[in-house]
Amino acid sequence: MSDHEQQPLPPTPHQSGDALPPVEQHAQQYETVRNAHETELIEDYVELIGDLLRHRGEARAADIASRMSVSQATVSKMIRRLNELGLVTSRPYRSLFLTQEGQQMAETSRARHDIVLHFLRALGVRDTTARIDAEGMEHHVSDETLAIMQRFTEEHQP
Amino acid sequence: MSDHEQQPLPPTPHQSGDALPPVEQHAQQYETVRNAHETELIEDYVELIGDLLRHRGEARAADIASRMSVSQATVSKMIRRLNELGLVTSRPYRSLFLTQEGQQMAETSRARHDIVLHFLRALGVRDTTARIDAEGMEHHVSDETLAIMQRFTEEHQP
DNA sequence: AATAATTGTTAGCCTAGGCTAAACTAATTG
DNA sequence: CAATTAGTTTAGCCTAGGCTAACAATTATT
Ligand SMILES: [Mn+2]
Ligand SMILES: [Mn+2]
Ligand SMILES: [Mn+2]
Ligand SMILES: [Mn+2]
Repeated sequence: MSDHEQQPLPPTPHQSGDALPPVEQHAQQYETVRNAHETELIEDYVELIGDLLRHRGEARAADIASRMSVSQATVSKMIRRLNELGLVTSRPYRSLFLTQEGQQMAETSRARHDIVLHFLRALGVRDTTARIDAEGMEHHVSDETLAIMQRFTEEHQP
Repeated sequence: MSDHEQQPLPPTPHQSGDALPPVEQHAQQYETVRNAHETELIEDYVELIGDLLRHRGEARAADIASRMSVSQATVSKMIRRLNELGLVTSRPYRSLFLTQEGQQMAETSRARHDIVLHFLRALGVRDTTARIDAEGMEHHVSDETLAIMQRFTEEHQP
């Protein structure tokens, strides 16, 4: 074996732009992301159900499965959860419906999603790409940033 | 029981801006997000280890735990995974190091993270908020959007 | 009406990513 | 140098979110 083991180097000073944030602030970043991940999928389901109801008049589990590209078993399990959370009502072989709370969440999520999508398009991102990016980004955009995005979009294409 | 059950309504025409995308495209959106989620945490770890090495000269498990606000057990388990993936080398009670592949990933992730962060600041988002949003957004920004963000930042603050 | 196709549910399996508690190792300090 | 403190690992538990396979119920076709 070699005699000289890998040694910690003296810190290279500001080779990249920013310094490390203070520990508490840094921790806050990751915590916020973890919290977003907890509600992300729920929001996507509720939002999609709302969209299907609005555009198609009904929201079937099979539609969700194909539009999300997951198995029907996965959707079935998730619907049970949404039910327990009081967000949807469902009966077998019937369309899903949103509860009051579910409708509220659907509207909020849809509004947020749209702001991010329209912002990306206003920035000059192609539609297909903008849709893909918005689907993930929407869950990680603060209200502050959202407001700025909205203003930007209004100013850059009326 | 009531006689009139909840009925699917005729689709309200374009009450919100956009129509539903075609099924395959829609599915692609969610698939891309799921894929991003698979690598997200790995990237955050590797990036953080790189940052700690660069700024502090060493990266200890305990630092990661406090900066990420997770338990040391969680970090220990993740380090084993990073090891198996060939991204880090570690010996008990010694600093972590990145393999070649790990360094590559750290640089790529850091560059992407910085572009998103600087873009948000250039947009007018406050620093603390920008850092929180960037931590989540970075994993959901396509190369196309990333390039546009970078250009925007260069043009809006030299 | 019988059969076929579609739709939905359930059971059981898997991985990722958290946690606590307990044990062990290393470093610090009285 | 002994004792305490700090760092690390392991074991075991949990939930979320995927999957397949088998079965059940509804709807569509002939
Ligand atoms: Mn959405
Ligand atoms: Mn989404
Ligand atoms: Mn990052
Ligand atoms: Mn991140």
